[in-house]
Amino acid sequence: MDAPRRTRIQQEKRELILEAALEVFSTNGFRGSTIDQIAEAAGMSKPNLLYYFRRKEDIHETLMQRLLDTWLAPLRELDDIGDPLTELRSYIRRKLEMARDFPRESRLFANEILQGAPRIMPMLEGELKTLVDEKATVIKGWMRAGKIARTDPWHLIFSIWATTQHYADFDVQVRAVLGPDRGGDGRFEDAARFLEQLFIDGLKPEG
Amino acid sequence: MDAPRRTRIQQEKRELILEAALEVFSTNGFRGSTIDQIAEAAGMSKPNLLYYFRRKEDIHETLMQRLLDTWLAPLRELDDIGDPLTELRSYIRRKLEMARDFPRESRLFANEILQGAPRIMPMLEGELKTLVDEKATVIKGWMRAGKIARTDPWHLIFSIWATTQHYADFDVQVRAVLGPDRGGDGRFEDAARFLEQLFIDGLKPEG
DNA sequence: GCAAATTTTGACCGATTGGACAAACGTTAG
DNA sequence: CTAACGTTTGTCCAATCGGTCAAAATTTGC
Repeated sequence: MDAPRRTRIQQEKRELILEAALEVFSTNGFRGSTIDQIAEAAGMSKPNLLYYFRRKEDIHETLMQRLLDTWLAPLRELDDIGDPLTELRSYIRRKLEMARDFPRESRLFANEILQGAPRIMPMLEGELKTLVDEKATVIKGWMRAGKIARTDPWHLIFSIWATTQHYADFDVQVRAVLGPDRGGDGRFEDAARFLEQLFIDGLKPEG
Repeated sequence: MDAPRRTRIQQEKRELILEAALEVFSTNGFRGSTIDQIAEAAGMSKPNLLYYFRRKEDIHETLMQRLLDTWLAPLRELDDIGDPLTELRSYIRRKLEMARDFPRESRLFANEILQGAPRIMPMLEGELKTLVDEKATVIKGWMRAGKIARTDPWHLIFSIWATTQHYADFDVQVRAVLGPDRGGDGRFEDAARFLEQLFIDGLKPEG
C-alpha cells in the first residue's frame, strides 16, 4: 500500500469535501450529484475540489470504503457470549441507533444497492456474505440449543436490516405518515419499542 | 378534467414508452436516466419519444401516478372482516408477491422516497396518511378485542413495508448474501415462511 | 526574508444533456 | 385520389456536465 503522506491542509480539506459529498450523494445519488454541488457545499471552487480528488468517482469510492467498515460493525459485534435473545435485541437497537445517527450513510448505501451495487458487488459477495454466513452459524447454534425459535437465520438478518434501515431510508415517508405530532424525535423510541416486541413475541395475542 | 382523445398509435406508443421508462428509471433514478436511454429501450428516436411526452418529467409523473394506485391496493384490501391474524398474514403475503412480481415499481418508489419524495410529498401527507390512519384504527380494534398483541399499528405497518419491499429494493444484496444455491427463485418462498413466523410468533423459544 | 512547494482561481474544452423545429413521411376519411 | 391529419426523422441549440491547465496567490521550510 502507498503511504498517503498528506499535508495538514490536505487532510482538512479532504474531510470537508467528504462531508459535503456525503450530504449531496446521499440525497441525489451518484449520477444525480454534480461536482459543482459538492464544491459549493464544501465552500470551495470546483477546480479546487478537483485538486484534492481528481475524479468524482474517487470521492464516491473513498466515501464507500469508509462507510462499509462502520456499517458492518454492529453485525460484527453480534457475539456468541451472553443470552441469545439479549444479543439480538441489542443488535436491533444498535442498528436502529445507526439509522437515527447516520441516516445519510444509510441512504448512500441504499442508493448504491438500488442501482445494482455496481461498485461494491465484490464486497457483497465476499466480505459481507462471509460475515453473514458466519453469524448465521452462530444463530443456528442458538436455535439448536433451544434458546430462540427455529427459523431462517439469513432472512432474520435481512428483516433486521430492513426494519431498522427503513427509518433512515424512508424517513420522509415515516414522518409524513406519522404526522407532525407523532413524527417528532420520539419516533425512534416508538420504533425501538415496537421492533423489540415484534422480534421477541410477534403479534399473536398473549396467553 | 380534459379528455385525452388519443389515437390508437398514441395509446400503443405511450404504453411502450412507459414500459421502457419504468425499466430505465427504476435502475438509474430520475436524474441518472436520459431520454436517449428510454427512447432506445422503447425502440424509437428521441424526437419521436418527445412527440408523445413533451418533457422527461411528464413520463416520470405519469409513471408515478399509475404506480401509486397499484401500490396501495394491498393495504386497501386489509379488511375488518375475517380473522385478524389471517388478514395480516395475507397482507404480508400480498406485499411480498408485489415485491416479487413488480420489483421495478418498488425500486422506482424507493428512489423517489430516498430523494426526499419531491414529487409525491402531498400524496404521502394526504392520501397515504389518511389510508394508514384508517387501517391503524382497524388494527387497534383488533388489539382491544384481544385478537392480536397490543403494539403500535403504524410501526407495524412500517415493518411490513420494510421487510417485504426489501426483497425488491435490496434484491442484489439478498442474492449476493444467499449465494447461488439459496439465492434462486426459492428465496421468496423462504422469505414468506420466515416473515409469517416472525410476525406471528416472534423469536422467543416455544414453550 | 526568500525560495520552493503547495494551494487557489479563472478561463477554457469536449461531451452529454433536455429539448425545439421544420421538413419528410404515413395514415386515414371522404 | 387527395387533402387533412398524424407520425417520424435529422438537424440544431443552449445549458450543463466532468475535467484540464497555466497562472496567481499562499503557505512552508530553511
